[in-house]
Amino acid sequence: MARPRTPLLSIDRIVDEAISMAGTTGAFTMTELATKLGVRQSSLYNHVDGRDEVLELVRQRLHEDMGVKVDISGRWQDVVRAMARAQRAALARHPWLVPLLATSPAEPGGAASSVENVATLLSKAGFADADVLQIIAMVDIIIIGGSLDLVSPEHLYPDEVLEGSDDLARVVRAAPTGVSRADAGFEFTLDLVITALEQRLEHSSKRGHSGTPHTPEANA
Amino acid sequence: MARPRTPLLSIDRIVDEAISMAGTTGAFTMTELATKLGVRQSSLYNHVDGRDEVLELVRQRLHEDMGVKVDISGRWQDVVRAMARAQRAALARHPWLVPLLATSPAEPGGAASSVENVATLLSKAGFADADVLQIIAMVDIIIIGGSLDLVSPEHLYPDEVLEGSDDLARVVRAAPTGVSRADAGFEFTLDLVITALEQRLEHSSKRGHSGTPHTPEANA
DNA sequence: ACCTGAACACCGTTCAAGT
DNA sequence: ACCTGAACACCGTTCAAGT
Repeated sequence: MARPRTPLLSIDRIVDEAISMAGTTGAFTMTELATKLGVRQSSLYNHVDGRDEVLELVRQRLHEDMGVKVDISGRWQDVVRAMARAQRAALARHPWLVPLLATSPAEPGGAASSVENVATLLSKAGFADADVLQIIAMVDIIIIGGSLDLVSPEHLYPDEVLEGSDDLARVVRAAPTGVSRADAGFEFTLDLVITALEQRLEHSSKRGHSGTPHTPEANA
Repeated sequence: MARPRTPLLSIDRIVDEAISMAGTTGAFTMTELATKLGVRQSSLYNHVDGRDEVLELVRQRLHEDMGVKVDISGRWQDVVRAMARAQRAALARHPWLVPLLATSPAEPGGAASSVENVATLLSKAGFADADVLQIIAMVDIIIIGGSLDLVSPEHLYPDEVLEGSDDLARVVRAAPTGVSRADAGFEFTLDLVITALEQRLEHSSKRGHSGTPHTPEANA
């Protein structure tokens, strides 16, 4: 039982298992990982440098998964909406890994390539250079924030708030909870933002060309 | 050296130290914690049930810190903007704890109380009940997403992207990086969203009964 | 009540041994 | 090249002992 004729392990198998473990519980140990793979812990080190590398590989895999193919032939509004939804859905499959992903750079070929397409599209749509990156940053913020929301506990607000008689209590009681609440918040934000972008585009095209339109307030 | 006449430890000291450790490195161990506090590991268990409880206490403390006092006497636009900025700033002080915080419910007296005030304000401003909670959810999404952005590495996009000649590359090269980039994205999003909300309010008040414009004094 | 030191189980990692 | 078993350092937790 020393070296098998065909390897029992592969990097892919290790990463697959790590994702399915960390994606549900939010944690994984080399011991569990080995056990699940029907192997001793020390075997893992023939394929991987250590726990940190496993984590790094998981991160890379997730990033690839976010390089969703979006049809960029449509209106920019639809493309942005579709990409945001797709990426959030990809994150939502492994909510516990969102923090991991959010704190690491975009990989070329993964999420970064979707971003390139969108950048082109937004430029062609007439958005100013200065706006394009910020729009992308904004969509990222919404995707990340909207995904983390999915990790929130079912009851976002404690019971005491619900029992109150003020505006928040009334409003909260009338709203959905859990995943559908998170979905609603995400979609609401997406709608609002896209509408706002449409208007920003109208304004700037009316006024001639680019610049940074109305932002009331500049506090120095 | 058994029991000292005045306790060496207190829950507060433990939590303080845990925050300063986890807030910078993103991790803490009971061993380090004890060492930093000039005490043996086992001593910690006289004050705290275990590592998990320390984490829970950290979470609670952070939540309290987010119960920022905002002056709610101004325009709802200014209040929302001020609260969003203040909460993001509070999170930014311990960026590594954002994921922890984002995945736990709001505590009464902490962030929840700020939210109550804002809910009242938005209701009075004329927003529909159905909108109020979603607006709050949206602001949360932006705060959380905008805070996590601060944990991102300095270079959000890999070098290969920067070297390209396409729209993204041009646009990225022209933009700030690091914290100021994150700040810019956050402020851009906040501006856009508040502008959009103003317009939403105008529309609905035009369509609805002609009263309750967005003056701070309006009563329901 | 509150600190210590010894003890235990568990985890990550290394490495010689085996094929 | 790739798996195993033994070994080590480290961490979280428990507990009897001391005041």
